[in-house]
Amino acid sequence: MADRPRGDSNKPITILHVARAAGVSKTTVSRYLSGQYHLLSEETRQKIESAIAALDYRPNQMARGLKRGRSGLVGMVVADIANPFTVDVLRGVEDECKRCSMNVLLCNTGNDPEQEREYIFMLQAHRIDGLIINTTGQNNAFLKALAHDRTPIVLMDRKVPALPFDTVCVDNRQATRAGLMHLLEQGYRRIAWFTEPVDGISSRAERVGTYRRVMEQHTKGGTDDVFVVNVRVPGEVETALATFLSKAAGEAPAVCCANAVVALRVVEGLNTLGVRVPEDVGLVSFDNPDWAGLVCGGITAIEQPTYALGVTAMRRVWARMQAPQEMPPELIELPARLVARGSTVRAAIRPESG
Amino acid sequence: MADRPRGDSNKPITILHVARAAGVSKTTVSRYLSGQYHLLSEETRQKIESAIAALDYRPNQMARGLKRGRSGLVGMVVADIANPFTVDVLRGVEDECKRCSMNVLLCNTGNDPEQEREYIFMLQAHRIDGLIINTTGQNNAFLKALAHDRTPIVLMDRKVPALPFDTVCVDNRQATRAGLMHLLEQGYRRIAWFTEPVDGISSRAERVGTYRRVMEQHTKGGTDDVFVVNVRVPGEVETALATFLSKAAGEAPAVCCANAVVALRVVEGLNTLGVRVPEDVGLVSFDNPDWAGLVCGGITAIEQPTYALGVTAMRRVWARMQAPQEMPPELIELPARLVARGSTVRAAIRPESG
DNA sequence: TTGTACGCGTTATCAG
DNA sequence: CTGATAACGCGTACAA
Repeated sequence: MADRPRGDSNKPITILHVARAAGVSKTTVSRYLSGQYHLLSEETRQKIESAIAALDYRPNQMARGLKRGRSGLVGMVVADIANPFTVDVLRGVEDECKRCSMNVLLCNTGNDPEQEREYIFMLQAHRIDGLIINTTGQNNAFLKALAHDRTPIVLMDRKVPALPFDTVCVDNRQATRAGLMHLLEQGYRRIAWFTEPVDGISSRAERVGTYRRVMEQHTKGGTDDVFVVNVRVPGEVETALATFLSKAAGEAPAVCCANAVVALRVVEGLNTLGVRVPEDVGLVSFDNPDWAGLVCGGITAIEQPTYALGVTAMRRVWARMQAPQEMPPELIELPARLVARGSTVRAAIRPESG
Repeated sequence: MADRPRGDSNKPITILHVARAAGVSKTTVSRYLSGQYHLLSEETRQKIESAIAALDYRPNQMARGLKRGRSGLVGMVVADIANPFTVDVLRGVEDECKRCSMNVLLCNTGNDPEQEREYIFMLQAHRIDGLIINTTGQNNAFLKALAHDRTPIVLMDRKVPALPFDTVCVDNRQATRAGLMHLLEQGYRRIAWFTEPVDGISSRAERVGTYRRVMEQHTKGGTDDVFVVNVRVPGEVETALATFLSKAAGEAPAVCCANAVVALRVVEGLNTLGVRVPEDVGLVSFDNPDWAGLVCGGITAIEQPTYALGVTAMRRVWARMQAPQEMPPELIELPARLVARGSTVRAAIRPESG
């Protein structure tokens, strides 16, 4: 790897310089760059190869993209990059992008529709070849316009019925049911659902909905212990927990958290209140963050196939890029996996309490 | 926001369509797009504005970039996106990018020099206007070549003396010293340093180095309890912990972790071994992950100014983009903040043990 | 197997 | 204030 093989002229190296250096035309070099080796003599190929190496030439993607009508860029618009769920999906997307020689343009909206709109605007300007989006659901017209340009769009984690796009997410009904059934099997009877405001976000809605349905089937009173909390307001989670626990005292209570962000606050709250897990209350959470094993004797987790979600979403984008013919939009729901840990081991505490 | 204001022709809208619709030349439209309003009559401005809105026109960044010689893209090459430290820095970079109307091209190398090289190659092809990199340090020639194209490069978190680039990182000496002095003040006497392999990574090296220096000054024996662990090998951390704790029994031991990834495993290991914090051992960690407050009575943390690192790095890139004249490369070290929590409260346990 | 010539969509230069 | 025209770097008919 020579340090600075090119001359000291500060002019960027173009395909023309390579052509001259190799003693061929730029067309020939272009063919080499596109991998059309069958159109080149071995000798020519060699000459071009060394010329490129000697000049340290990099094809200009902007020029390339302008001409070919493809940027090589995929937009990834996420609601909250601080959420480990998002990061894991992103890893999947990125790894899959490598295989297609694509790059990821990352946009974090913070769940703000206006931010989202601005980002979509910029991504359109960059002529992204595909978009994977965790949308607020407030910019459907923008998204439809993008799709009209034949840009493949995949909704991730959040469904929007109004949009005719591929959607990749976890099977929220199966996942939620798995967590709740586990709690019931462990002997917990009064189960609360802690969630952030639903706000039309499909994953949150589906989870609460399933919670209600399962609880209706499996408990007598049909109690509806849904607690909607704003995790950024200090004390809100504690208040909710206290309310629930006083109502549910003696009824074998458990808490189910709709995601890891909520779970973090719930564990904090339980610590603050001096409530023990699983002795005083059972605990299950969606997502399986790296710290889940460290607290409450290990939190029983409903683990989403995050990485696979990312890979799948990107594959979908890629597939549509290759095959522009009309494929009907597809809903892909991946199964979750229950990771049982100490936070739901009610049996183990029976001897002490009974 | 009309749904599809353009005609049904699938041709992309260009500046020419806008020009025609507004009854002006494309030059004039281009002026509007660049915000050179002082060169436009109010009437013309209005006409262009409505034409753009009516046609739902998006300027093509590839064409724009090709002509102007700037892509509007910043490369962000990170060693490990799964590390919350990285994510927080990224957030800072991205937020700062918004202010400059730039976008982030994200590349996760997994600490693999070859991956890094491939990514740098792709970024060069996209003609990124700047690069923020958490480098393995194995691709210096590539980076120098990029810099020769006058692309601003900022090293983040990891210094490379061989490279004449701006560098933004935490003040590792101050930070490490703060953590250790806190432990000493709390009465801990035998302090171990748990780190991932140094591997020429400056931040890791500076931290261990400072550890050695501080320990030399403040302890008699000059014991050198550095434990290098591979966090991906199960049991390695446990073994190291057991070794240390048996050697240090009765000497008021404490463990200091070089980052949150190590801390996670250390907490796991201590749980496995049945060692209590802070009763049996004190604990301090670099980084302040969201779960730090949940375990060991709260882990005392050496909090890095992650978000600020990202903002600062991007500002630096932007500054160099505006002012191409030679500025000498600068080293910017931001201070860390010690967040004292329960994991180092040795005083509180005195009454019980003494 | 190789080269010529044109256009992708935009901005810069220059002339009005 | 406005417009014609030439690039920017590359891919691709088409011709040789």
